[in-house]
Amino acid sequence: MEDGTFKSLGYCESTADDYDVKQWDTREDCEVRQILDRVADKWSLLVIALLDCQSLRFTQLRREIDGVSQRMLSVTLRHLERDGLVSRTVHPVVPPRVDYALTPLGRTLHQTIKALVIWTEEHQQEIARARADYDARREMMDA
Amino acid sequence: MEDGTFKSLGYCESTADDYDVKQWDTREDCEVRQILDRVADKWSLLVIALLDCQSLRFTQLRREIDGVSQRMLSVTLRHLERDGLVSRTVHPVVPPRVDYALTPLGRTLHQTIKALVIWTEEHQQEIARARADYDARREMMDA
DNA sequence: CGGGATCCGGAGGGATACTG
DNA sequence: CAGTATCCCTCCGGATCCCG
Repeated sequence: MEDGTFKSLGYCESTADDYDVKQWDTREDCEVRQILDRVADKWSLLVIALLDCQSLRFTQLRREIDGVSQRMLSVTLRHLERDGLVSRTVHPVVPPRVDYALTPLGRTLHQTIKALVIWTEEHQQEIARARADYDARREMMDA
Repeated sequence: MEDGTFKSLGYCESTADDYDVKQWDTREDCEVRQILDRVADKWSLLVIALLDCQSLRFTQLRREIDGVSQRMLSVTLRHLERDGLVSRTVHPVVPPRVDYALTPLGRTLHQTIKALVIWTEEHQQEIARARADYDARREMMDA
């Protein structure tokens, strides 16, 4: 809001000669870049995907996400909570019970994450084939 | 296709009691997980986003993506090429000229990546606010 | 210009133990 | 159960050199 620092949605459209190729702010200290780095985290992505329209407890998430350590799950959840994407609800019972769920903001992000997961599922064969082709070609080269 | 290994798009829908929370294959060796890890890479994401509807040379990409080393850009591009998302065109001239562009498959992925970037741009203030709130609350606790 | 090969430091992340 | 704290090590990724 403050100033016009962000070129934002200039995306495609004008291929105006060879004037300037850059279409949005890619500077490393850019806010968008930092958020993207967070979103582009493998664990974050899986957590958000799993919290579709349900809330889950810590251990449930740990079980569902194969390969995540309790440490990384803990760190990831705290990051997501800090970013306002996931809510953390502590139930004052014993043994303790903590529920994680998407916030309204997190739910909007979930839509695009879900699109990503679906894309992956729909194109996994194509990618597997591309990889096989590439590897085969490389092996030809070496021989 | 082969067998019913992938639960795939079972996503939300039935919250059928507490039978089984898992809604898609989250195993670490799962194909989807591996592709997701690739897509969830920060450099991959930026490269795909930048190759919107233009093809770019190595050095152009390097310039546009602030902070990327030539090594990581090189590695990233080779991965994307292997996955069939980016095409690499070598022009037999001197000095050498190599153009990178999205393949048709890459272009389909670009749609959802673009959605992600746009989401980030649209919600950066909300996230910044959430982070500030969280940090403020934490500082209260410590004091 | 467009990379590949090598070296290397530091952070990311695993395993374990402990606490409320 | 739901974490935090500590230790420790891998490997990610930057810097540098070199070649076609």
